[in-house]
Amino acid sequence: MTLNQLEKLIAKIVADTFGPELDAGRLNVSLTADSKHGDYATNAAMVYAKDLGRSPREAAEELAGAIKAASTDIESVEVAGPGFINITLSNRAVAKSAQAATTRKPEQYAGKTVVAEYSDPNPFKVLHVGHLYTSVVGDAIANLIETAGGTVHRVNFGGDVGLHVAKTMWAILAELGAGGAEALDDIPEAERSDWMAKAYVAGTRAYEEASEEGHDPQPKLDILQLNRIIYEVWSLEPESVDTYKGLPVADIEAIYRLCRKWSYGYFDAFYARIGTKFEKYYPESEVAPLGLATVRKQQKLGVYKDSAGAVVFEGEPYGLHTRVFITSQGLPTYEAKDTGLLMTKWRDYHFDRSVVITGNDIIEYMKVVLKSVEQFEPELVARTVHLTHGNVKLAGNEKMSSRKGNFLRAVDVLELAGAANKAANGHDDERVVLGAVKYSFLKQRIGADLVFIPEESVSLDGNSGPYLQYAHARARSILAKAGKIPDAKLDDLDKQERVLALKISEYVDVVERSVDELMPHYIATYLYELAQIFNRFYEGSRVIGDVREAERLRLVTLYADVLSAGLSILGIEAPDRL
RNA sequence: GCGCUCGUAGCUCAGUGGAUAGAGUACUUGGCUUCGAACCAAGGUGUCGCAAGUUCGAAUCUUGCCGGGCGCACCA
Repeated sequence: MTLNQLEKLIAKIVADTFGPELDAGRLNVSLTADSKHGDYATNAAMVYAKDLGRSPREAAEELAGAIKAASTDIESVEVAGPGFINITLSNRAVAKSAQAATTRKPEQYAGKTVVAEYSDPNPFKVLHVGHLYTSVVGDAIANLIETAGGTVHRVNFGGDVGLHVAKTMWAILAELGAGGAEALDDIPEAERSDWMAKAYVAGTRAYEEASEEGHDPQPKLDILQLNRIIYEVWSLEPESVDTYKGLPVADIEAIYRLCRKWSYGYFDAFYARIGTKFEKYYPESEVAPLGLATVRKQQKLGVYKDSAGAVVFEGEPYGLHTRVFITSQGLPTYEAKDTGLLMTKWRDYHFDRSVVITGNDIIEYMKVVLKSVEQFEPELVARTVHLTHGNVKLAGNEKMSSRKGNFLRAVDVLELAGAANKAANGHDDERVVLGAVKYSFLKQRIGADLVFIPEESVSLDGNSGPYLQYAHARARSILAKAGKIPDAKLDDLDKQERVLALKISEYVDVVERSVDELMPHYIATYLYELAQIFNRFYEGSRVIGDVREAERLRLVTLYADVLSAGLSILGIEAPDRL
C-alpha cells in the first residue's frame, strides 16, 4: 500500500462513514517525519469535524476503527494530538510495496505525443552556463514525460538570422578582410566557437558605440545592411541588395553558411557531451517564412494591426502589452518567428502537448505571442505550456556579463568540475563530472534564479550527484560480491530494513508528483533521502554473511534499481563502479 | 508606473494548511583488520521580509507594505 493508494482508501472510508457529500479534496494523507507517529498520518477527522458538528478526537476515533478494519495491510491505527490519525503498515505490506516500486509505472502521458522544446541556443554565439542549465532542466523534464509513458520529440529553436548574426558577421568580415572565405580554413576546428564568440562581442560593441551620440554611425549602418543581406539568403528580405563594401553578396553568403555550419557542429558536440539528443533543430530561417506569411494573413483578418508602419499584436484587451511582429522594415521579429515555430511544430507533430522550456525573462513575451496565435489556432495554444526557470547568477547575486569578465561558458563549468573530480580521486570520470553538475542544477526547484557556486556544483560530498552515484556503486558492489542473487521473497523486515523498504516504496508516488508538476527536483530530493537511509543501513546492517543475507540482497537490489532509475530520469548515469 | 517572479539558519537550498520548520555547507569531535570512509555518528543555530486577515491550526491561502531580480514597440 502506497501513499496514493492509502489516500484513496481513506477518502472512501470518510465517504462511507460521514457521508459522500464531503469534499474528498480537503483531506490529506502524508508521510510522517519520524517513526514515533507511525508511517502515515491523515488530518481527515480534523478537516471534517466542524462540518459534522463533532469533536475532532471523537470523529478521529470512529475513522480510526474503520481504517483499521479496512485492510489487512494496516498493522495499527492511533489517534494523537488534536485529532491526527496515525497509521502503521504491517511489515508484509511495506515489503510488498517496496517490491512493486520497480514494476509500477506512472502513466499520465501514456499514449500521448509530446513536443519538448528546450536549450534554444543561438548560432554565432557562445554556449554559456545558462545554456547548460536550461539544457539539463529541459532534458530532465523530457525524461519525466517519457517515464510517464509519453512519446517525446525533443526539438531545439535557434536564431540563425537576426541582428546578433549580423553583428557577428560584421566582425568576421572585418577580420577576414580581403582574405574572404578561404581565410576561414586557417582556423582550427577547436578554436572556431571561441573565434566566433569574440566576433560577436566585437560586433555588439561596435554596434553600441556607433549608436551613441557623436560616434561614427557607419558600423551600425553596415550591420543593418548585413542583417538584410542575411535575411535575403533565406528570401525573407523584401528588397534585394547586391554588394556589401564591394564584396559580392554570394561571398558573404558562403562565409555565413560555413560559420552557421560550425555553430551547429559546436552544438552537436556539446549535446553529445552532456548526453542529450535533439530530434530536430528549428533554425529561425526555417520557420520565419511561415511566421511571416501567417502574420500577414491574420493581419488581413484583423488579428494583427498596423502601427507606425510595423505590424503588431495589441495585448492590452487581454491584460498584456503590445508587441511588434513585423518591423517597419518588413523584417520578421522574434515574435513572428516564434509564431512560425508554433505553427511548424503543430504541423509536424500534431501533438497532444507541447512543452516550451525557457528562462522566466520571456514569460510576458510568450503570453503575448500565444494570445495572438490563440486567435486563429486555439487548439494549438490550449495544448501548449510554457515552463520557465530562473537565470543563473554568480554568488552575491551578481549577474554574469561578458564585459565584466565574470562570465562562465558551459565548457568552463564542466572543466571546473572535471578538475575537482580528478583532484579528489586521481582520474577523469566524465560520468561523475556530469553527475555533479546536473544534480546541482536539478536539486533546486525550477522557477527562482539559481546562484551558481562552482565549488558546490562540482562537490562530491553531501547532497550531491556523486554522493548518489557512490551510494549506488556501494550497493552494486555488495551485489557483485554476492554473485548470484537468490530469488528470495521479501516478507518480514527488521527495523533498519523496514526504514529502507518504506522509503523505496515511495518512489513511484514521487515520480508521479514530479510528472504532474513537471518539477524534477522532487526526484532529486527523494533520491538523496533514499541514499542517506541506505548509507545508514549499510553502516548498521551487514548483508553478506548475515542470516538474513537473501532478504537483504533482495532489498539492496530494489534500492539500487530505484536509485538508478531515478538518476536516469535526471539524466545522470549510475555506474556500478566508480 | 504597470506586470511577472522571488524573500526560510552565516552561505546554498528543501518544505503537499497539520504535530518540536528541515538538509547540505562551514566549524568541532568520534568511528576503517568486517560488503567501497566520495561514508556514518554526535554537537546549534531561525522576528520563515513586515503587518493585518481567513482557519481549530499558516512558512504555506488572502490583502497591504518593504526588499531583490526580470519584463514592458520595431533586439533575441
